[in-house]
Amino acid sequence: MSVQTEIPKVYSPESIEPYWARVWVEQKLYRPSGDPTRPRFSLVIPPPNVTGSLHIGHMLEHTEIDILMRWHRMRGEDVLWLPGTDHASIATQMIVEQEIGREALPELEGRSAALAAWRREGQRRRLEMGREKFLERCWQWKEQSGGRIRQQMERLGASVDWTRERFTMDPEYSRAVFEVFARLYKEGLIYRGTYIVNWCPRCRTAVSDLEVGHEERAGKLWYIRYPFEDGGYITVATTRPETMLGDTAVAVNPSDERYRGAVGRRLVLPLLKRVIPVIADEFVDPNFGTGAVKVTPAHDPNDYGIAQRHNLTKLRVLDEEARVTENGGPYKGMDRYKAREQVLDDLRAGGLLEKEEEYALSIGVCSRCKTVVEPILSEQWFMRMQPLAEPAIRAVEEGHIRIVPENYRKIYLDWMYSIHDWCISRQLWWGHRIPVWTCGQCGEVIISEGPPGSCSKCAADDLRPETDVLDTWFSSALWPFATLGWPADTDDLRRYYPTDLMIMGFDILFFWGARMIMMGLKFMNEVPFRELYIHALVRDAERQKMSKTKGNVIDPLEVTEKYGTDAVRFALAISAAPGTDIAFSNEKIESYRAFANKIWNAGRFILMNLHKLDEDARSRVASLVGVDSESGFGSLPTGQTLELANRWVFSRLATITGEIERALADYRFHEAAYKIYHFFWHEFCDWYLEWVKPEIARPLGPEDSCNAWANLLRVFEASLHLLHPFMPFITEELWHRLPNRVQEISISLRPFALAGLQATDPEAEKDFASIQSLVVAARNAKAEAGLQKEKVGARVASEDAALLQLVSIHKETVLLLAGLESLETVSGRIGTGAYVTSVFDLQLVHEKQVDLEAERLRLAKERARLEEALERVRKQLENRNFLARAPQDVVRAAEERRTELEVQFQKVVESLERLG
RNA sequence: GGGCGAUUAACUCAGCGGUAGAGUGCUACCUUCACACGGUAGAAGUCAGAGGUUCGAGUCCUCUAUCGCCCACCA
Repeated sequence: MSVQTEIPKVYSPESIEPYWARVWVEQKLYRPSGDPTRPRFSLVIPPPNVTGSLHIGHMLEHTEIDILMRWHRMRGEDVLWLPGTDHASIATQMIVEQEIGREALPELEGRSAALAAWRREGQRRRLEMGREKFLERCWQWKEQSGGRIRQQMERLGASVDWTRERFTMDPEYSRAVFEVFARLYKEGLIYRGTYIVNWCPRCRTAVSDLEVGHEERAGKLWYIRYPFEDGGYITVATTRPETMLGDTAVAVNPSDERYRGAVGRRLVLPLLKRVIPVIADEFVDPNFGTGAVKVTPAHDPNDYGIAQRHNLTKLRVLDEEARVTENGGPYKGMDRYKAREQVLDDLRAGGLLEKEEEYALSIGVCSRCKTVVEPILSEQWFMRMQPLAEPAIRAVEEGHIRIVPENYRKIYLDWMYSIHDWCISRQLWWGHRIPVWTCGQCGEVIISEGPPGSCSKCAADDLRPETDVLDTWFSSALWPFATLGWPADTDDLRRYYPTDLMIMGFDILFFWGARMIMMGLKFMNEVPFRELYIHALVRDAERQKMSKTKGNVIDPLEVTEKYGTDAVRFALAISAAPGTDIAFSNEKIESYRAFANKIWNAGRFILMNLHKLDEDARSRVASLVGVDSESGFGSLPTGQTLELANRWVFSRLATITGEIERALADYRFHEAAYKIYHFFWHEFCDWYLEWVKPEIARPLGPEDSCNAWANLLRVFEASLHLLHPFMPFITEELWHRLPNRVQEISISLRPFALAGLQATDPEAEKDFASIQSLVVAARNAKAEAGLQKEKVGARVASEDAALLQLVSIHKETVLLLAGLESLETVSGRIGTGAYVTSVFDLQLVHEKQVDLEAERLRLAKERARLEEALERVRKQLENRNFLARAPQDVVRAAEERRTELEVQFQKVVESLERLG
């Protein structure tokens, strides 16, 4: 059996990732310990909607969360990540309708037309099949979609506690929803009333202000004459002539001289011949249009306000599907746009249309279906927000919740300052039914979780249930405490509330984030989370938003299968700079698949050589590395004199461990990922592994210390630990292949940082850098001389005796890394043809003719560069203000730099002169 | 109408007060026994423009230009 066949050369994630994903779930690895002696860290997932499967944005969100969860867990904290899903009332209902429609009309072609047709047909069939049957279909859909979401999360490696999975329509959760509704109603914070709401004629439900998007559209401003009863006319300007059918007044500004005599007079509304008054109201802007406004109280929020002040009739002229009602007389039954055309035609015919102007207007559209919403007077349920907002504002202002990045704090506060009441009822079926019955006899409103037998006031049994459901965000606002068992006083609630962190996209900050804060403070008397991190949006390579219609979506399942979860996770993490959207592409993922492959091969190399050792040597190495499963993977070696490469690598490890922890604490995922990437590839692989190669390639005798091997394994294992939160699968796999780790449970339960790792070793870093620069110079000189593949000898000269000694000590390593066959050290300088740096001259010894011209070119360029740099630093040092005001260490650094540059410059000049 | 963000190498992006960075791509060389999803070396940037603050500015301030996003009840 050869190790080479056992460990494939190319890493294939598909052969290990599903395995570990399953193991982690089956072993219930990520249930929190509940250990009260440990700090706890809790987070509830932003529950994905059960509308389908997860998209790449979820994957980013879950990757970020998982990185933090794994990191905290490895730090020994009692970590809870609670998973679950949201019923997503309106979104799911639409999808299910669409599905039903698709079944009925399967043969349609053309995506958007088909969607529209399916939805129409689905809605029709929903009404046909009735509430109960439709809800059955919704539950079926929920099971399917929820299962798919769970599968995807498992495949992603999300380290959640599945035993605590929740759904917003679970019976226990629904109890919490009822409880909240009942309490808020009792306190008068929920009320029923008839107001102007945003109505989507397609979805046939009211929607909240947040669910309305604004779009710029080219429109027209029409000037219409309204004749006075007793002669003359007044001209009003409107963008919506069809609403004149519902006009009950015309308003002007009280200070408007032009209309002084008009106020109080009566007009005859064109077309319908209704008599309406001219009234004066401060709201009217005399500078807009004609300064006279038609007032349609039932279909415009401003007009509604005017109507309230003046006690005007509120006449509804558009129905639930935006067709004209019987109040519209001859226009009854017409669609709103058809009615507009007809009204304009009739006005024109009557000579009442004075003129029309082009006008850009901002129009409200339903964020679900893009249908233009209609402001309609309608009876709905509302929540009073201001009393709830006040503590939520304070919580953020006083820092009980930290919002990151900080600019979202201001956005949050601005929105909260001007919050208005929330329309919480929806004319939908899928969701939490509003728990209210109204007595048909006495009108008593009864709040009850189930059907009450009879009226609590008059004992009548004519009780009419509320058929509306609650806005989906009503229930999700309770998520952080309802998932932990509220209203019961559970252990989970006591231990894990308030949660430590919430991560979400900016798009739901108001929908969800703000409302969770308000509800948490209201019902728990404590914030729902201590920090709120707003993550970026994932866009395509051209920075376009991903959308199915544009066809530029990256499907997480697809790329995961193609490149491996680890690669996708890493690509997301390293792109996730706070506050900046992510331009994502397959190429990006490919480069981190290469990284995974690099890690794999480093492991393969180490393991292959380890297995080449004889049994005895291997077990001695193993015993040095240790088995300790509690504090884990060993600790820094003690009691041995470390060789330079080890001092250096442990020093670097200490540095980046600190840097990564600091970056993660600040949600700088990109920085943390980059640090470990760079360390692993360009320090550990490029330098350390190359350096120790000869040592580990040789067989060990009984008298060998095995320290080199043990140290290599320590560093490699420590690197895997640092990598684990980012790339859980490959690290888990490789780690289990290390000696003594086969029987262990999981790397994810081990400490993040190597024990005892704290001090850095500047001297080792400096010496190592010197050797590095010599090696690079030699490679460089060889490349320039066109001797890359040849083994040549070299002479290195320096005035620094310590440096020469260092070089002598590590001569073998330098020969190996630089590809030299011999190296001679010389005190002083070397003549013509040397490769010159600030600390040494390097000369290659070879037969080949030196290309003097190329060398002259290189040196001339170098001289120019040095001259420029020198000029800059000299100028700086000549500046008295700089010397006086800059910090001492900056001045000292500049001085050192000047000296260094001067030496370098001098050498280059001399070398150039020698070349002639 | 308010507010926010972006503008850095061919592309995608980091850096946010002290000598311009990465990944990809490109050029040359290398299939040397961990890795060609690799190695070595290299070319490539008046950090959008104009002012200002500072000893010193991609980095802070102001304005301008272009692009993008969010919020908003002016018919």
